[in-house]
Amino acid sequence: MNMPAARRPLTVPEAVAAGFSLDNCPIRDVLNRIGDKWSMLIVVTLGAGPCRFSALKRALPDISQRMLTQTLRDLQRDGLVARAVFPTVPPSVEYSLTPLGLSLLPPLAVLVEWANASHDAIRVARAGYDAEGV
Amino acid sequence: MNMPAARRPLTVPEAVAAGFSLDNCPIRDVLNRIGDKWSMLIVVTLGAGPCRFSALKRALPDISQRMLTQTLRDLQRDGLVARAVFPTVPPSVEYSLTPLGLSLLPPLAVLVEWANASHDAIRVARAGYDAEGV
DNA sequence: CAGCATCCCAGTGGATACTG
DNA sequence: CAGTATCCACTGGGATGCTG
Repeated sequence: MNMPAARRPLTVPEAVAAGFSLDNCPIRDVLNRIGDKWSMLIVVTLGAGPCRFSALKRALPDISQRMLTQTLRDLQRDGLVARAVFPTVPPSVEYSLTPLGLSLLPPLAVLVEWANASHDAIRVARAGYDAEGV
Repeated sequence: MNMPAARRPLTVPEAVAAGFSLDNCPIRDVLNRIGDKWSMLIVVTLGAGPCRFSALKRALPDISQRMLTQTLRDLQRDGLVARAVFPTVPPSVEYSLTPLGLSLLPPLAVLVEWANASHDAIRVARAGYDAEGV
């Protein structure tokens, strides 16, 4: 007998075929977060271990504290990052990945590998495309 | 002797540690494309097979032709999508994935699986976070 | 059919200054 | 230290209308 298709993770074509191309879908949701400028950089940075606010700011040299705070809040809201406040003076706050956040690292690593492996090809393609335009 | 680390694909922490957090890096580049609203949807749609412009528009119900054209051009520029013009009357244009574009499908599928598997957890986390705010 | 051109709005993200 | 508050510029992206 065939398994009920809806109970296992959808493959890419299946997801599209099933009408998940709109924003009712997990993929869009996840892609939005992955796509923003800082989320994944923060996730991989925290992947190396828990980190305090100021340490994160140092690790991400060109992020503004506004975006750091905001992105951290978003990640926390999505359950990817945990925030621990130690009521010392001055206050210290430590951020870390939750189990859910940790589980994102492997898929992300796959993507990063592809990015590294394909970057040269992409640059060549761009150069060729742009050259034609002249 | 130890291998020169720079010659193999970087892992996520390595990439960050190596100072690739800025925009000199492949990852940013790829994440930008992945993050935009339509690129990946088009890629997975073309993953099912070559497709004409109007067919793509039908497959992606809520995309505007402006964004379809533009995203297609970007993907073509990056060497992920090929554009074949058949000089018939009226003209027909077929889009398809290049080998490079095809090679992106598996990494993407991994991410989609994660998205499907984690979506519920994310929704729960959000609900919990938002509830506290009350 | 497969686009390009134009206009316009909303959201994203940067800079800066201030606070518990 | 770890934020919040304001202001502002840029651009992604939608709507519409025209063309080879």
